Amino acid sequence: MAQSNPPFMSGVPELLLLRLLDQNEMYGYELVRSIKSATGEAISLGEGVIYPVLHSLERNGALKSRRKAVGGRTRVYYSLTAKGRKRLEKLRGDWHRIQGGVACALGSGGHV
Amino acid sequence: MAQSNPPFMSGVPELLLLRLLDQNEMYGYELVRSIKSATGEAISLGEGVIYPVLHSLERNGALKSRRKAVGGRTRVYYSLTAKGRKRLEKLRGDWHRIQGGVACALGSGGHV
DNA sequence: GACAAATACCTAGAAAAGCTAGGTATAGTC
DNA sequence: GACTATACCTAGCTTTTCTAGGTATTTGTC
Repeated sequence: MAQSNPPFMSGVPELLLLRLLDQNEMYGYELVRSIKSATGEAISLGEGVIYPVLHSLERNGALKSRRKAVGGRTRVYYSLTAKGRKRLEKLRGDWHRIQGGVACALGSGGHV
Repeated sequence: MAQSNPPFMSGVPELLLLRLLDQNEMYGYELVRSIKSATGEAISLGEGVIYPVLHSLERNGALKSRRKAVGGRTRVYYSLTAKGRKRLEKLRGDWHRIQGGVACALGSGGHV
């Protein structure tokens, strides 16, 4: 029952997380809502998407985390490592290339 | 050994094929080269990607094909059906939404 | 006090789709 | 005869997203 959301999403969760965490240290539950607002409500990712990506990025060394008790609740805050920033720059470049290529193909000779 | 190419490619082959075939009737081998030039060399898809997508789109009713002998060789030309045009419009919309969302997230508060 | 909702975390499993790496056959050129 | 370009095809791996669950604590309401 995967892929009920449209295509074009591969790599996007990872890119968005890295991008947001490059700006502010944040925790998972917060990121779920941040993604919605940061993308102008265009993209919405559930917790079931966020957490696994977060864990895999941390395993990979792109993120580091620290637990923090806030108001009796425990939150896990994530932030970028140097490796994560490098990864972000790579993904940003890939995104621009693909995005440019598609824009090029969609535009040319189009709705003439 | 998959995914040696970067992310952000999900749905892209289908979108590009539909887009190109909406402009001209074409055959597989031709499409491989057309994609490269139509995307300004930004995106390159091998025959192993193109043919399966072509077949699945035809099975799905988005494309129709006809065999044509040219210079002793047989080519399979594909063109869009009404369903294919509808599919193209849907994908185009999805693409714009995702692309807009990512652009929004990448841009805001960025390299200020 | 009981109850619901919001907060905050997590995992399992399925499904899809792209990519690499092969393979076949014909036409034309040296 | 050999090699390249043309033109088609399939198998199988891999990755990643998504849905659909589940747990526990805090807060607010009746």
